[in-house]
Formats: sequence, C-alpha cells, structure tokens
Amino acid sequence: MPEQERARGRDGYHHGNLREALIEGALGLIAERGLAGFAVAELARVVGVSSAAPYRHFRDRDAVVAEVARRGFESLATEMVAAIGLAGNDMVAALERCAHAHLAFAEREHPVYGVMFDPHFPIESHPDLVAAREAAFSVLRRTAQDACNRSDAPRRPPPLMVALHVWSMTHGIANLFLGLSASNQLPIAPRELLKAGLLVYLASLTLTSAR
Amino acid sequence: MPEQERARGRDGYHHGNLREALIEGALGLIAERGLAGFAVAELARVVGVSSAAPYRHFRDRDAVVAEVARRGFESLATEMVAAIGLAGNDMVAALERCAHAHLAFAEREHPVYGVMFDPHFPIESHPDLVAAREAAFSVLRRTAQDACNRSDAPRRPPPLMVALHVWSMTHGIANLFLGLSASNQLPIAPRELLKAGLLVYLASLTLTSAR
DNA sequence: TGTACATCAGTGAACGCGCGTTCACTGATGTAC
DNA sequence: TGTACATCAGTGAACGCGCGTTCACTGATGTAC
Repeated sequence: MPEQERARGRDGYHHGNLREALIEGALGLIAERGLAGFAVAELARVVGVSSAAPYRHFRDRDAVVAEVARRGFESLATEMVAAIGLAGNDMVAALERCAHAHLAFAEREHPVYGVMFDPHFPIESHPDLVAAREAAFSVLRRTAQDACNRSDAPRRPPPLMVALHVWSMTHGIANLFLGLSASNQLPIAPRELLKAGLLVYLASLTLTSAR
Repeated sequence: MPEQERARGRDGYHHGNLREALIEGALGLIAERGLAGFAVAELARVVGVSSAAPYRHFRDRDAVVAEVARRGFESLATEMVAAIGLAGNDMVAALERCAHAHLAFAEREHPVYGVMFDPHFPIESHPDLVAAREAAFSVLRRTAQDACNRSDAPRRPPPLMVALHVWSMTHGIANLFLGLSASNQLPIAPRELLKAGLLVYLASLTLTSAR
C-alpha cells in the first residue's frame, strides 16, 4: 500500500471513506464553480475515483447537492444555538446574536449558503433537507418565542412573525451584499447594516436589549 | 409570403424583429426551466430560427441573460415610480408602496426576478445591467430621502440606511417565500408579512404614515 | 424608373466538449465453518 | 488457524445527449446612380 494512498485512507481499490470524501469534494467544487458548474464527473475526478463510483453512495447529482445543503443547515443551527448560549438570560440579545450568527455563517460559507437557499433547487424532493431547514429556522423561532414571552411590551408581537422578519432581513442582507459579485461599494458593512436594522426593528416592539 | 409568417413579422428569410423575439423567448424559457436550464440552442428552436442566428444580436449566452435582467430592473423601477405617484405627499406611504411594488413585481415576474438577483451571474461584466440595477435602487433611495427630510422625528435616521433596510427585507421575503418551491405553508401571506415588518420598522423611526 | 451593388441578417453544417447515468465486471473484505 | 464464499465498493468503457460557438455561405433589402 503506497504511503500517499494510506494517508488518504485509500487501499488501492476500496476507498475507505468515499462518501465523506465526495461531500468534501462537492463543497470545494461548489465553492469554486457555483452550483450550476458542479458536475458529478468532475467530483469523481477530484476525489480520484471513477465517474461511476459516486453512484454507489448517492442516487443522483441532486442527492449530493441536497446532502451538502442539509449539512449546511445543520451547521447553521448549531452555530445559532452556540450564539444564543453566549447571551445569558437576555432573550432579545439572544435574538440579535442569532441573526448575527446567521449572517456570519452566510459570509464564511457563502457558496454553501447559496445552495441552501437556491430557489431553483427542488428542496421538497429531499425530506431530510426540508427537516434540517426547519430545524434551523425553529432555533430562531424558539428564541423569538422566549423574547416575546419575557417582554413587558404593552402589545406583545406574535413571535413567529418576529422570527420571520428577522430571518427575512438577515437573509436579504446576506443575499444582496455578501459574496464576490457584491463587491459593490456599500457605504456600510453588512454586519453593521444588520445590527442597525435589528436595533430599529426590535426597539419599536419595546423589546430593547438590556445592554 | 405565407399568412402565418407575416403575422410573426417573418418574410421567409429575414425575421424582421429577431432581437425582440429572442428576448421574449428567453423570458419564456427562463420561466419554464430556470436560468440554469436556459440554452441558446433551445431559444433558437423556440423562436424558429437557426442556432447561429442569436449570435447576430448577442455576443454570447450571458448577453441574452443580461438583457433580460436589465429589462427586469427597468420594469421594477417603472413600477416603483408608479406606486410612489399614487401616494400623494405622504412620503412614508410612498416608501411602503414602493416596497410593495417591489414584492408584487417579484411575485408576478418570479423567474426574471431570480435572474436579476442571481448571485452567480457576473453582473459586473454588464455595465448596462449594473446601471439599471442602480437606477431601480435609487428610486427607493430617493423616496427614503424625501421621507426622512419631511420627518419630524427627533433623531433623523440616515436615508440610505433606511433604503437599504427596506430593500433587504423586501428582497429577503421575496426570495424566501415566493416561488413554487416556497409553497411551504406560511401562516401569513408574504404581502402581509412585509406590511407588518415595515409598520414595525418605520414606526420605530417615528416615521409613521398619516393614514 | 431601372439596375448594379454593398450590406448584413439568417443558414446549415460542423466542431469539440463534458455531462449524467448504466452496465457487466473485478477484486478486496470479512464472516462462517 | 485456514479456507470457501457471499458481499459489495469501485472499475472502465460506453451510451446518448445537448450544449456554445464558429464558419463559409446565401439571399433579401435598400441605396446610389
């Protein structure tokens, strides 16, 4: 067994962990070429395997893409939960941190983020992916729920609506102002834009952070 | 000259108005197949012309797409201007109408909207398209400017920031909740979600509509 | 008014390409005895 | 411990496909004289 191949977990015939390698490779290719330029044939080439091999692990091209997106939503949820944990008992601060974790994820993992929210991808055909997306959103929704419950605002806003507004604004900023093509000279960093937007929005609900 | 051909402005050899026909055809194909599924070869077939003919009018595939998107921004701007006109002197109402015109456009012309805001499209390579996008945004920006100028709020918010927030939230809602794949059972119509979001956001700036 | 001619929009055939997917196969693995 | 064998991950060749783009061309148009 050659040294290089062992290093990659390769034994010369069986790969050892091809499924994982394919997913990682797909991440790289999507980052380079975008979703439209992602090809199973090239993926196989990059991973160093025959072009038929990926079909041992994925039904078709879309299944690879769906798995990449699913993991993206999983990471997004994890990072939002972590961000909330840092906010202590201030649930409005938690809501803000949650949104900023979302934006930071979109910035860091921009290519994957694009796949996760690609309007052309038939997400409904992939139940795992739908579930992961809903799990990620419900992190935000539960935080909004808590924030509204503990609010002493005269008119308590519907928590789901608050969650949808925060989700929409964050996603809108991410979509419009992150990424390579968005190197347009915005007079303000996306992060600051989001911060200001949340401040204005949440202040109006008398849900002002204690900070 | 056969009747059918005259009806299409066709003379048997020269098409008459191929450029327009190509753009219309591209609109239709993008609506059906999405941007990724849009092909010059198929466009030529649909329009009834040889596959080389489109290259008499467009440098390459992207040039066709760019022209479709450019017209989209043009229409968007026109419709926002019209919406503002209906608001009379109430500039905050004008801002709201502007955002709703944006959302309505995204709903009605969803496939084109997707092209206009496709993060993968190399928009910067098409100056006409960049200009059209900026012209559309500046309709909103000028409206925000007017609204802020006439506001008697104690702290006048930066108008550009207001415009960016409204643009982001509207686009976020459009992107997340319009389109076929977004047939997820949202408990509230996108229009109502936007309306509520704007109400909350603008109220906080003491920019409340006189209505 | 009639004719020669420049223009140029559209033709049709061809190119090289890479794709997604299938197929019968091969050879490494690990389990049953 | 050794061997037969079932399993199944990966092979490699092939399929049919449609794409973007180029090329030398053709034939309709409209203008100059």
